[in-house]
Amino acid sequence: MTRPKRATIVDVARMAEVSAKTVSRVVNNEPHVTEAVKTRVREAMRALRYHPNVAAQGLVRSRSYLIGLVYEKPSPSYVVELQKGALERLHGERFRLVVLPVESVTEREDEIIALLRSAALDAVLLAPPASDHAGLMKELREVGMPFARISPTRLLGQGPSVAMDDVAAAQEAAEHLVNLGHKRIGVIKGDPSHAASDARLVGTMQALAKAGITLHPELIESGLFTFDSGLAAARRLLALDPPPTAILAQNDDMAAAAITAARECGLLVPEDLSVVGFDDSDISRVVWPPLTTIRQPVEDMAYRAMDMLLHVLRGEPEGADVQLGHELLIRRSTAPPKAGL
Amino acid sequence: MTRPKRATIVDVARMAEVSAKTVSRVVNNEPHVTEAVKTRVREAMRALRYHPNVAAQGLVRSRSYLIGLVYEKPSPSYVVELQKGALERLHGERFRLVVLPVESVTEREDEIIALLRSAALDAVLLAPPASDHAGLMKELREVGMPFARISPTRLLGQGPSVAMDDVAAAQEAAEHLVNLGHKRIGVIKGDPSHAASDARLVGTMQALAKAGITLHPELIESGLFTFDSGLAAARRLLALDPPPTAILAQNDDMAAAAITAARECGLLVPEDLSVVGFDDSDISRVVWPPLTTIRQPVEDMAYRAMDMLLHVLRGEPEGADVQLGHELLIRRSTAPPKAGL
DNA sequence: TTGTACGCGTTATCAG
DNA sequence: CTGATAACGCGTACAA
Repeated sequence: MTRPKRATIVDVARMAEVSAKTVSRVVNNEPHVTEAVKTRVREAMRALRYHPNVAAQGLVRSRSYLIGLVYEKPSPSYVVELQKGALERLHGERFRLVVLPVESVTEREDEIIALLRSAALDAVLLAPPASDHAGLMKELREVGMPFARISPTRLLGQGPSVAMDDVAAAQEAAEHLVNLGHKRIGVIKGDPSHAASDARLVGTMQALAKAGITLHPELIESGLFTFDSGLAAARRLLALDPPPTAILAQNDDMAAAAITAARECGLLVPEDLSVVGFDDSDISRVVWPPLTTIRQPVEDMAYRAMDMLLHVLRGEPEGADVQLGHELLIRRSTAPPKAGL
Repeated sequence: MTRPKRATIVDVARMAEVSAKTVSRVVNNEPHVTEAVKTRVREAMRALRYHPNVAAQGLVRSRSYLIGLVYEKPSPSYVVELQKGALERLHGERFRLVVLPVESVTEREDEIIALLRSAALDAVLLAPPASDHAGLMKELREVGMPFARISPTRLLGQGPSVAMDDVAAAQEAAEHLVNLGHKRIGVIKGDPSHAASDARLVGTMQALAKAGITLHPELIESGLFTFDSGLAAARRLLALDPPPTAILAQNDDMAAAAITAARECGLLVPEDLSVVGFDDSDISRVVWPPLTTIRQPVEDMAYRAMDMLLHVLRGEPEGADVQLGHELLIRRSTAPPKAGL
């Protein structure tokens, strides 16, 4: 347990025969240092395996060099992509990423704020549905903690954000089904607390309306973005008379569940039932048949959002909100409806 | 951008009309403070929304209150469970979790060490395969950074660890197939750099040997724990003449791939081919048919490992290594082989 | 039971 | 271009 004490800036200064401040200048790439001195200092740093003490830096600069990532237990692949993108941008920076999954953003805003304050974060990245939570953002502004929003769907302009166009994406997915000839299309909505659920429904309805198809309320079922909730919703849809010839699920987990539900009813996918997902998560390639789905560039979004956050932390002006493109991936879970229907 | 300056311990002291040291005592629950004073201080803290400055605390105590989690891009569900368990244990503690996915532990030990040092971690949790990396552990000991190991398979006793019995688990899975009547069983190994791959192979061979079955080398294929690698491996196995009647994949992602490969060959699962996975990840319930698999208590393991780490950080003696139980979950991907074979 | 002086490692300020 | 000195917010050692 003899924790070997780390070399400090003073040790380096002594070895390089300069003052501590000069070492500090070298460490922070400040100007006004001779090349000769610079190299001497650098050698001493290497010899002593010197690493600046982040706590001390943080103390004087009142920075923790910690950035939080707030999200709410969505699917594992979503979380991992989120983290990947955020970390990718952080590579080479001094900041570290602290993960902060919360049970429910609504669980008590002030508790979350207390969490953020006690964690001494410099800034936070807000993933849905936290990114749509007005109260949370208000509190963050009050305590002066910068944030960036990933996939917000409402209250735009309340902070830098990166998103995709959920309405357009859902519209595209629905059009794909319409073009295949489907007329009776079931929808499995996502978690109502995620505003994306509504946006996607709107897009779907727009596409159907444009094709002159009315979406009966009975064809709209609600899920929670989980496999199990999707399974229940799909069963209800398939019990209708007549059942839909296609189901548009608002994420891949629920779409996978729809396939399972179809199998329970003895229906073949895509022959008897077409299924469309959303997200292009791992699951979409693992199920059979592989899902037609919308690719949502989660990793890119997290990367860009983190980038915006770093800009803000450097005191640079906030850039404009960013919208990233989506993509309809047509795989094998969709086909024209059977002739007779 | 007017970052409101946070209240300090001095502000609280002034308001409560005591010295800063007394406030410090209250904050840290030290003895020798009157109840009356205590409550007065607590009120002041609340009024000022005081939170101790972690950087300052860390500076004097030479602690960062940061714990790292090192892992190497395994399946998303594994990562998420790992994080969940670790965070669960951290709930209510002052420590925060910093995620540190690395490309490859072997990529250069010293780079990883540099990463850990510059991140100023108090301790690290090592997930496989980092948990089996002798060089890394040696370096960690040298710089005096405590660590705990999750699922190590060799070099036991080199540091506190939590594991399951991979050999026994694989044995159990293989016995299940043997009991169903399978004699020609294919194996898809995991990433060779994960020692668990070998352990699981050993268990499999032991079970087969006990049943008097020899495992021909052609029946052993290697994958990388990913769906795609599993797909390639399964295709090779199914191209054998005769093909195996069962496939034992060393994780669920590869097992799911085996199901897909079977479908490509026009084989039904489990009628024509039984498939067993490993991990009980989300995927196992999402594919069709749901996978017979081994439940690996990843979340519990992470929880326990974090617990051990906290003990070490408190200076308490290291507890004994922990071994957690596994469980064979029989679902619908396994059945007796067809009579004719 | 409570308070005072000092130091943790770093950077900002301002002199040299 | 370089260095001395004073903070940053808190805990430790020692007094009172």
